[in-house]
Amino acid sequence: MEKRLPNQKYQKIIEAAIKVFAKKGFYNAKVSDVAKQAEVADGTIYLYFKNKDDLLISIFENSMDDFFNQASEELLTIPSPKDKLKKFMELHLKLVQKNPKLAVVLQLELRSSHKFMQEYKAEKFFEYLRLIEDIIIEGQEQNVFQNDINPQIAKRVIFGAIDELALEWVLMNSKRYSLEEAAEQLFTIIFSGIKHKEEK
Amino acid sequence: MEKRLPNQKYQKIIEAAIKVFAKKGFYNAKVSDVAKQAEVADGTIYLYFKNKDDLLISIFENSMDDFFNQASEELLTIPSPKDKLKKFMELHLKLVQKNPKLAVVLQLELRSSHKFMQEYKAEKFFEYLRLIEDIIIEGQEQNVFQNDINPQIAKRVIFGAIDELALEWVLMNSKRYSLEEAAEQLFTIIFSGIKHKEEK
Amino acid sequence: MEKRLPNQKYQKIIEAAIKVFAKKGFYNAKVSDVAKQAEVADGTIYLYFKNKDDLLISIFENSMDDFFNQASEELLTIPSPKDKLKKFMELHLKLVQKNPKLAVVLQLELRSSHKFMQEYKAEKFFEYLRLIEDIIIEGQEQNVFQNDINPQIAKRVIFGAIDELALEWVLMNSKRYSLEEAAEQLFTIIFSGIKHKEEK
Amino acid sequence: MEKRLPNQKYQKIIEAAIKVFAKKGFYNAKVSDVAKQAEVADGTIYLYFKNKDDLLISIFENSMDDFFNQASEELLTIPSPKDKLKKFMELHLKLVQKNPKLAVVLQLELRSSHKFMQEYKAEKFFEYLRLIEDIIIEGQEQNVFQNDINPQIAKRVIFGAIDELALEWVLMNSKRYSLEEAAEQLFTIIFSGIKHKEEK
DNA sequence: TATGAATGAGTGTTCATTCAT
DNA sequence: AATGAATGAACACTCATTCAT
Repeated sequence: MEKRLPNQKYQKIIEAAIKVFAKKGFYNAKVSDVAKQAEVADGTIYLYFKNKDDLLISIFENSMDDFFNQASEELLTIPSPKDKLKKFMELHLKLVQKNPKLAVVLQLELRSSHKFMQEYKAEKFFEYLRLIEDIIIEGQEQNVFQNDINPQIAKRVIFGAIDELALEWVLMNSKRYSLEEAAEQLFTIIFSGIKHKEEK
Repeated sequence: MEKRLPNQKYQKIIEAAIKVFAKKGFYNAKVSDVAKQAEVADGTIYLYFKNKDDLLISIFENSMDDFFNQASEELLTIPSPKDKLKKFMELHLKLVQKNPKLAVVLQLELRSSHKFMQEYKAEKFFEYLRLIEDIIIEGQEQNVFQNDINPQIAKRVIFGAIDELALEWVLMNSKRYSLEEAAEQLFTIIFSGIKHKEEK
Repeated sequence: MEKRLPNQKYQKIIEAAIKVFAKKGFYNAKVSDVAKQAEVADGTIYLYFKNKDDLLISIFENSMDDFFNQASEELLTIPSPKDKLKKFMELHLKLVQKNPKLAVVLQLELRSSHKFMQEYKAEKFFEYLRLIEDIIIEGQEQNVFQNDINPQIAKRVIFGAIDELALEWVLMNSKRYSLEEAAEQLFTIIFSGIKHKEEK
Repeated sequence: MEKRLPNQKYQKIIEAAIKVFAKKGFYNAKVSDVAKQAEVADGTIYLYFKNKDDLLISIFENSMDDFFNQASEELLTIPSPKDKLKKFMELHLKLVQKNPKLAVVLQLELRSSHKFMQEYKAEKFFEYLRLIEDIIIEGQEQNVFQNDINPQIAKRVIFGAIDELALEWVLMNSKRYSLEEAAEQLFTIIFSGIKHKEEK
């Protein structure tokens, strides 16, 4: 049951699961579908994952780890909270662009997995939110962001907005706008608001 | 199979389904759980709903209709797009406050129902989004909202933000902040942005 | 539960049941299908029949009664056993021609109804067979039929042959031959055999 | 789903199904009854058969194949059409004697399976009938059988007679006569008819 | 490690039957 | 008598998981 991460088959199964879950949905996907996609026997999956739920959780944890590794590195070098926030949005959306199927799984399937939302405490998700929170607090300390903004609420607003844009882009096959434009607009709205500049 | 809407049992089953789906999740809930909760026989459910999926879809359509009825009415009387937007946010969040279980079902269970997202075209959801879009466009025409904001993107940003706040509030049992505060903050962020007022 | 035979609805239901059972098969037909075909409510059927099985048994008994009534009358007037046998075959096949759906039900559905073959003793069916047996015995007594023919076996041979011809004719929509020709040939085979006349 | 014929479990399930269907009837038999009889798990049946109907169809096809194999071989060595016909009758009845439960299933259950009679074209059954037809035609060509006998009708007469005798023998537990006697009598009737030899 | 045949618990759905009206 | 909404027992079939090889 030990997850030897740098294992060929482990990765193959994870990738197969992302593909299958994205296509059919977690509950409608069969373990044997994943096995077939991964070109392994059904039983092999249970050598690497405790059960079907564990497969979903592992997808989440793996991808969050990847995101943290990349995000921490890239954000560290940026001094300005404003630029950091922008970068953060871009990072998330680029990831979605790079792996849309993963995005679908994380956004649609994971959330309705009650095992995930309730039993498993989703610590990694809170870590993710804390990244946003930290940027906001830093910005407030530097008088770049409004002080009467509640960072608890703001981080959810920002996360919700990114998440929804990503979901639409993925499901609509990005016909309406590019993710670059989305990131640009998103940042503008969150940073400056939608109010007209001359408005008193 | 015709859904006689003003039917006692139909409503009873819908309400039972919301409760059960919210608690156990759509896929983990048994039809017989819903029947027990509604105090009807298993078979009775199939007199009013085609199948388990139809139950979920009906919950969605019913609640969207309710929302539209209330929202259209309340928004009509408000002249200012700015106030309209604020009102819209409050309406959504108040609904969530009034029926948190429904909110859970709509946000978590419905989205992962592939039947819903793919086959059924979610027209009612797009109508919902159009409400936001119309407010934004109206605001831009009146020079209250920025003209370089893309309404397509903005409506998703706003919806995503509302949705996420609502979800957190429901799942966290509203320990951190009131929905009134959330609505206030949300509007501020979207309207004025998070940037510090003195910032050049 | 009393079967008031000369009842309008009773007959309507019987006829509807024949139609529906012939089309869908007894086990695949729903009581509600029969009700719809008979233009009565589902529950009404249970005012005239104990249950679904009883409906099938009643079809059988009714039609056998009809056959007996007609057969006894027509056969009585015929003195020659040879002519009687021929007449008997014609009577059966004509009935099939007149009501093919009934024939299908009696031949296909009834037989696999274990309730019918085992619990209910099919007395009426044995009566039917006895009609044939009586003709054979009478023929043997008059030295018209061979004496070393076992009437027990012969009656089954004759019944089986009639039955099979009838079934083919009904299922094949009588494309190959007329029932008149079938009756003619059947009688020839049974009476004279298939052997060549000159054969020693 | 491929039927690996020489498979232990496949055969075990087929035999169990024959036993169970013969006893309870196809529609009243549960798949789990068959599983229990076959000493396998319910699900195992679905590894070898598409569904319950397929089980019935497979019983039919298997047994017809067996019959053809045996019949072709035995009939080939017989030169006289008369003897061939006699042999054919004996073969059929011996098979019934050897496996009465199978006979019950094929005669009672299969026929009322509408799937079988309508969708599935029962090709194997027509092949069976053709065996009889060929014997008759051959007999006519050799002036052993009457030429004015219609082979289409005669084959049905013969099949119906054999079938009915077999069914009675199986259901009555052969109290009245042996199958050997039945075969003898049947052949006599079909070949020579029941008419008295001296009859003019 | 890897396999995949076998398992059997679990459930959506059907439909004969009932009974209040 | 007639209705048809309601019932709930029954069952075919699925599929996550196991384990002998």
